[in-house]
Amino acid sequence: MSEFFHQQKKYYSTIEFAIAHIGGVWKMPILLALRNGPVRYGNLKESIPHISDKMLFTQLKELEERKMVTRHAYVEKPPRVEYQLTDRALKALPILDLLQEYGHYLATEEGCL
Amino acid sequence: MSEFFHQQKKYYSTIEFAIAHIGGVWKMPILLALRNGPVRYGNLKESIPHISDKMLFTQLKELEERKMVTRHAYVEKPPRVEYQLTDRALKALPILDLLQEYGHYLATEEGCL
DNA sequence: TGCTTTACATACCAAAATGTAGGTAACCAT
DNA sequence: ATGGTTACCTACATTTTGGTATGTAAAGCA
Repeated sequence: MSEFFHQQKKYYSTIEFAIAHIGGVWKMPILLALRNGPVRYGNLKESIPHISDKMLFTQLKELEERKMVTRHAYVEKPPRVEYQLTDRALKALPILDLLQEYGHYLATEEGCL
Repeated sequence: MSEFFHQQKKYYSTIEFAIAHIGGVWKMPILLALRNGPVRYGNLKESIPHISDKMLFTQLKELEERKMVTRHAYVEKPPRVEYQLTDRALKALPILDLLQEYGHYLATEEGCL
Protein backbone atom coordinates (compact mmCIF):
# COMPACT_ATOMS: atom_id res chain seq x y z
CA MET A 1 0.00 0.00 0.00
CA SER A 2 2.31 2.71 -1.17
CA GLU A 3 1.10 6.26 -0.87
CA PHE A 4 0.87 8.71 -3.74
CA PHE A 5 -0.24 12.21 -4.63
CA HIS A 6 -3.03 13.50 -6.82
CA GLN A 7 -3.42 17.25 -7.26
CA GLN A 8 -1.47 18.14 -4.12
CA LYS A 9 -3.45 15.70 -1.98
CA LYS A 10 -1.90 12.65 -0.42
CA TYR A 11 -3.60 9.26 -0.59
CA TYR A 12 -2.57 6.36 1.58
CA SER A 13 -4.20 3.64 -0.49
CA THR A 14 -5.94 3.10 -3.80
CA ILE A 15 -9.14 2.37 -1.88
CA GLU A 16 -9.02 5.88 -0.46
CA PHE A 17 -8.58 7.18 -4.00
CA ALA A 18 -11.58 5.23 -5.24
CA ILE A 19 -13.66 6.56 -2.35
CA ALA A 20 -12.64 10.11 -3.26
CA HIS A 21 -14.41 9.51 -6.58
CA ILE A 22 -17.54 7.67 -5.52
CA GLY A 23 -17.76 8.24 -1.75
CA GLY A 24 -19.93 10.45 0.41
CA VAL A 25 -23.66 10.32 0.95
CA TRP A 26 -24.82 11.35 -2.52
CA LYS A 27 -22.34 10.36 -5.22
CA MET A 28 -23.40 6.75 -5.48
CA PRO A 29 -27.13 7.50 -5.60
CA ILE A 30 -26.38 10.00 -8.37
CA LEU A 31 -24.31 7.51 -10.34
CA LEU A 32 -27.04 4.90 -9.98
CA ALA A 33 -29.66 7.38 -11.18
CA LEU A 34 -27.58 7.88 -14.32
CA ARG A 35 -26.96 4.24 -15.08
CA ASN A 36 -29.58 3.93 -17.82
CA GLY A 37 -28.40 6.89 -19.86
CA PRO A 38 -28.34 10.70 -19.76
CA VAL A 39 -30.71 12.39 -17.33
CA ARG A 40 -31.41 16.08 -16.96
CA TYR A 41 -30.88 18.00 -13.78
CA GLY A 42 -34.51 18.26 -12.81
CA ASN A 43 -35.20 14.58 -13.36
CA LEU A 44 -32.15 13.67 -11.32
CA LYS A 45 -33.54 15.70 -8.46
CA GLU A 46 -36.84 13.91 -8.69
CA SER A 47 -35.35 10.46 -8.81
CA ILE A 48 -33.11 10.98 -5.78
CA PRO A 49 -35.34 11.46 -2.75
CA HIS A 50 -34.32 14.02 -0.13
CA ILE A 51 -31.41 15.48 -2.07
CA SER A 52 -31.16 19.26 -1.92
CA ASP A 53 -30.27 21.55 -4.79
CA LYS A 54 -26.98 22.36 -3.18
CA MET A 55 -25.95 18.76 -2.71
CA LEU A 56 -27.03 17.77 -6.19
CA PHE A 57 -25.14 20.53 -7.92
CA THR A 58 -21.98 20.39 -5.78
CA GLN A 59 -21.74 16.65 -6.19
CA LEU A 60 -22.37 16.89 -9.93
CA LYS A 61 -19.57 19.44 -10.14
CA GLU A 62 -17.23 17.19 -8.22
CA LEU A 63 -18.19 14.20 -10.35
CA GLU A 64 -17.50 16.29 -13.44
CA GLU A 65 -14.10 17.39 -12.11
CA ARG A 66 -13.28 13.76 -11.40
CA LYS A 67 -14.40 12.86 -14.92
CA MET A 68 -17.14 10.57 -13.66
CA VAL A 69 -19.91 12.42 -15.53
CA THR A 70 -20.11 14.71 -18.53
CA ARG A 71 -22.38 17.72 -18.77
CA HIS A 72 -24.30 18.58 -21.93
CA ALA A 73 -26.01 21.95 -21.99
CA TYR A 74 -28.57 22.66 -24.71
CA VAL A 75 -28.96 26.28 -25.71
CA GLU A 76 -32.62 26.70 -24.86
CA LYS A 77 -34.74 28.80 -22.60
CA PRO A 78 -35.55 27.70 -20.00
CA PRO A 79 -32.22 25.84 -19.85
CA ARG A 80 -31.86 22.13 -20.43
CA VAL A 81 -28.85 20.24 -19.15
CA GLU A 82 -28.16 16.54 -19.25
CA TYR A 83 -25.64 14.52 -17.30
CA GLN A 84 -24.12 11.27 -18.44
CA LEU A 85 -21.78 8.67 -16.99
CA THR A 86 -18.27 8.38 -18.39
CA ASP A 87 -16.51 5.10 -19.14
CA ARG A 88 -14.68 5.20 -15.85
CA ALA A 89 -17.95 5.65 -14.01
CA LEU A 90 -19.52 2.75 -15.87
CA LYS A 91 -16.71 0.57 -14.57
CA ALA A 92 -17.77 1.43 -11.02
CA LEU A 93 -21.32 0.15 -11.45
CA PRO A 94 -20.55 -3.47 -10.52
CA ILE A 95 -19.08 -2.22 -7.25
CA LEU A 96 -22.18 -0.17 -6.55
CA ASP A 97 -24.33 -3.21 -7.19
CA LEU A 98 -22.26 -5.26 -4.76
CA LEU A 99 -22.44 -2.52 -2.14
CA GLN A 100 -26.17 -2.31 -2.53
CA GLU A 101 -26.50 -6.05 -2.18
CA TYR A 102 -24.18 -6.06 0.85
CA GLY A 103 -26.09 -3.25 2.52
CA HIS A 104 -29.28 -5.15 1.88
CA TYR A 105 -27.80 -8.23 3.50
CA LEU A 106 -26.69 -6.23 6.55
CA ALA A 107 -30.06 -4.48 6.89
CA THR A 108 -31.82 -7.82 6.65
CA GLU A 109 -29.59 -9.32 9.34
CA GLU A 110 -30.32 -6.33 11.55
CA GLY A 111 -34.00 -6.79 10.90
CA CYS A 112 -34.68 -3.30 9.62
CA LEU A 113 -36.06 -4.04 6.19
CA MET B 1 -34.71 2.79 -2.70
CA SER B 2 -36.98 2.79 0.29
CA GLU B 3 -35.69 4.37 3.46
CA PHE B 4 -35.46 2.66 6.79
CA PHE B 5 -34.25 3.14 10.35
CA HIS B 6 -31.49 1.50 12.32
CA GLN B 7 -30.96 2.55 15.93
CA GLN B 8 -32.77 5.86 15.59
CA LYS B 9 -30.81 6.82 12.47
CA LYS B 10 -32.45 7.13 9.09
CA TYR B 11 -30.90 5.60 5.99
CA TYR B 12 -31.98 6.52 2.49
CA SER B 13 -30.49 3.50 0.73
CA THR B 14 -28.85 0.18 1.48
CA ILE B 15 -25.64 1.55 0.00
CA GLU B 16 -25.60 4.22 2.68
CA PHE B 17 -26.08 1.47 5.26
CA ALA B 18 -23.18 -0.53 3.88
CA ILE B 19 -20.98 2.56 3.93
CA ALA B 20 -21.90 3.15 7.57
CA HIS B 21 -20.26 -0.21 8.28
CA ILE B 22 -17.14 -0.05 6.15
CA GLY B 23 -16.79 3.64 5.20
CA GLY B 24 -14.52 6.42 6.39
CA VAL B 25 -10.79 6.73 6.01
CA TRP B 26 -9.68 3.90 8.27
CA LYS B 27 -12.27 1.10 8.44
CA MET B 28 -11.31 -0.57 5.18
CA PRO B 29 -7.57 -0.52 5.89
CA ILE B 30 -8.32 -2.08 9.27
CA LEU B 31 -10.51 -4.77 7.75
CA LEU B 32 -7.84 -5.55 5.16
CA ALA B 33 -5.19 -5.78 7.88
CA LEU B 34 -7.35 -8.41 9.59
CA ARG B 35 -8.09 -10.50 6.52
CA ASN B 36 -5.55 -13.24 7.28
CA GLY B 37 -6.70 -13.93 10.81
CA PRO B 38 -6.67 -12.37 14.30
CA VAL B 39 -4.19 -9.56 14.91
CA ARG B 40 -3.40 -7.83 18.16
CA TYR B 41 -3.81 -4.14 18.72
CA GLY B 42 -0.14 -3.26 18.55
CA ASN B 43 0.45 -5.21 15.36
CA LEU B 44 -2.54 -3.58 13.74
CA LYS B 45 -1.01 -0.22 14.52
CA GLU B 46 2.24 -1.24 12.91
CA SER B 47 0.65 -2.64 9.79
CA ILE B 48 -1.49 0.42 9.10
CA PRO B 49 0.83 3.32 8.32
CA HIS B 50 -0.04 6.76 9.69
CA ILE B 51 -2.98 5.66 11.84
CA SER B 52 -3.13 7.27 15.28
CA ASP B 53 -4.08 5.55 18.51
CA LYS B 54 -7.30 7.47 18.67
CA MET B 55 -8.41 6.52 15.18
CA LEU B 56 -7.43 2.89 15.62
CA PHE B 57 -9.32 2.44 18.86
CA THR B 58 -12.41 4.47 17.92
CA GLN B 59 -12.74 2.66 14.61
CA LEU B 60 -12.21 -0.71 16.27
CA LYS B 61 -14.95 0.15 18.75
CA GLU B 62 -17.29 1.14 15.97
CA LEU B 63 -16.47 -2.00 14.01
CA GLU B 64 -17.19 -4.02 17.14
CA GLU B 65 -20.52 -2.26 17.69
CA ARG B 66 -21.40 -2.98 14.08
CA LYS B 67 -20.40 -6.61 14.60
CA MET B 68 -17.70 -6.41 11.96
CA VAL B 69 -14.95 -7.52 14.34
CA THR B 70 -14.77 -9.41 17.62
CA ARG B 71 -12.45 -8.54 20.46
CA HIS B 72 -10.59 -11.20 22.45
CA ALA B 73 -8.83 -9.98 25.57
CA TYR B 74 -6.35 -12.30 27.26
CA VAL B 75 -5.92 -11.84 30.98
CA GLU B 76 -2.25 -11.00 31.02
CA LYS B 77 -0.04 -8.16 32.08
CA PRO B 78 0.80 -6.21 30.01
CA PRO B 79 -2.54 -6.70 28.26
CA ARG B 80 -2.95 -8.68 25.08
CA VAL B 81 -5.96 -8.15 22.86
CA GLU B 82 -6.72 -9.65 19.50
CA TYR B 83 -9.23 -8.54 16.89
CA GLN B 84 -10.84 -10.81 14.35
CA LEU B 85 -13.21 -10.39 11.42
CA THR B 86 -16.75 -11.68 11.75
CA ASP B 87 -18.61 -13.55 9.05
CA ARG B 88 -20.38 -10.42 7.88
CA ALA B 89 -17.02 -8.67 7.54
CA LEU B 90 -15.59 -11.57 5.56
CA LYS B 91 -18.42 -11.10 3.08
CA ALA B 92 -17.26 -7.53 2.49
CA LEU B 93 -13.75 -8.53 1.43
CA PRO B 94 -14.61 -9.07 -2.26
CA ILE B 95 -15.96 -5.53 -2.36
CA LEU B 96 -12.80 -4.18 -0.80
CA ASP B 97 -10.76 -6.02 -3.40
CA LEU B 98 -12.84 -4.52 -6.19
CA LEU B 99 -12.52 -1.05 -4.70
CA GLN B 100 -8.78 -1.46 -4.44
CA GLU B 101 -8.60 -2.58 -8.03
CA TYR B 102 -10.84 0.27 -9.17
CA GLY B 103 -8.80 2.84 -7.28
CA HIS B 104 -5.70 1.40 -8.88
CA TYR B 105 -7.28 1.75 -12.30
CA LEU B 106 -8.24 5.38 -11.62
CA ALA B 107 -4.82 6.25 -10.23
CA THR B 108 -3.18 4.68 -13.26
CA GLU B 109 -5.41 6.65 -15.60
CA GLU B 110 -4.52 9.82 -13.74
CA GLY B 111 -0.87 8.92 -14.00
CA CYS B 112 -0.09 9.06 -10.32
CA LEU B 113 1.20 5.55 -9.70
C1' DT C 1 11.93 3.04 43.40
C1' DG C 2 11.06 4.21 39.04
C1' DC C 3 11.07 2.89 34.07
C1' DT C 4 8.93 -0.06 30.40
C1' DT C 5 5.22 -2.35 27.99
C1' DT C 6 0.40 -2.68 26.27
C1' DA C 7 -4.03 -1.28 25.20
C1' DC C 8 -6.68 1.88 25.77
C1' DA C 9 -9.05 6.74 26.84
C1' DT C 10 -9.84 11.76 27.01
C1' DA C 11 -9.79 16.76 26.09
C1' DC C 12 -9.41 19.84 22.78
C1' DC C 13 -9.14 21.59 18.15
C1' DA C 14 -9.42 21.76 12.93
C1' DA C 15 -11.26 20.44 8.76
C1' DA C 16 -14.60 18.42 5.89
C1' DA C 17 -19.20 17.25 4.75
C1' DT C 18 -23.83 18.26 4.80
C1' DG C 19 -28.17 20.96 5.55
C1' DT C 20 -31.28 25.32 5.25
C1' DA C 21 -32.73 29.16 3.12
C1' DG C 22 -32.72 32.11 -0.11
C1' DG C 23 -31.33 34.48 -4.72
C1' DT C 24 -30.39 34.83 -9.95
C1' DA C 25 -31.06 34.87 -15.12
C1' DA C 26 -33.74 34.69 -19.18
C1' DC C 27 -37.46 33.55 -21.80
C1' DC C 28 -42.40 32.51 -22.20
C1' DA C 29 -47.39 32.54 -21.47
C1' DT C 30 -51.13 34.97 -19.30
C1' DA D 1 -46.54 43.37 -15.47
C1' DT D 2 -46.53 39.07 -13.28
C1' DG D 3 -45.58 34.58 -12.43
C1' DG D 4 -43.80 30.03 -14.06
C1' DT D 5 -39.93 27.29 -15.62
C1' DT D 6 -35.11 25.57 -15.31
C1' DA D 7 -30.63 25.10 -13.69
C1' DC D 8 -27.87 26.85 -11.03
C1' DC D 9 -25.28 29.51 -6.98
C1' DT D 10 -24.24 31.63 -2.41
C1' DA D 11 -24.09 32.60 2.52
C1' DC D 12 -24.40 30.62 6.62
C1' DA D 13 -24.87 27.23 10.28
C1' DT D 14 -24.53 22.69 11.93
C1' DT D 15 -22.88 18.03 12.09
C1' DT D 16 -19.56 14.70 11.39
C1' DT D 17 -15.05 13.26 10.99
C1' DG D 18 -10.30 13.31 11.81
C1' DG D 19 -5.86 14.94 14.14
C1' DT D 20 -2.66 16.20 18.28
C1' DA D 21 -1.28 15.64 22.58
C1' DT D 22 -1.46 13.66 26.74
C1' DG D 23 -2.93 10.46 30.55
C1' DT D 24 -4.02 5.82 32.79
C1' DA D 25 -3.59 0.98 34.86
C1' DA D 26 -1.02 -2.93 36.33
C1' DA D 27 2.52 -6.02 36.26
C1' DG D 28 7.58 -6.96 35.24
C1' DC D 29 12.16 -5.68 35.59
C1' DA D 30 16.58 -3.15 36.76
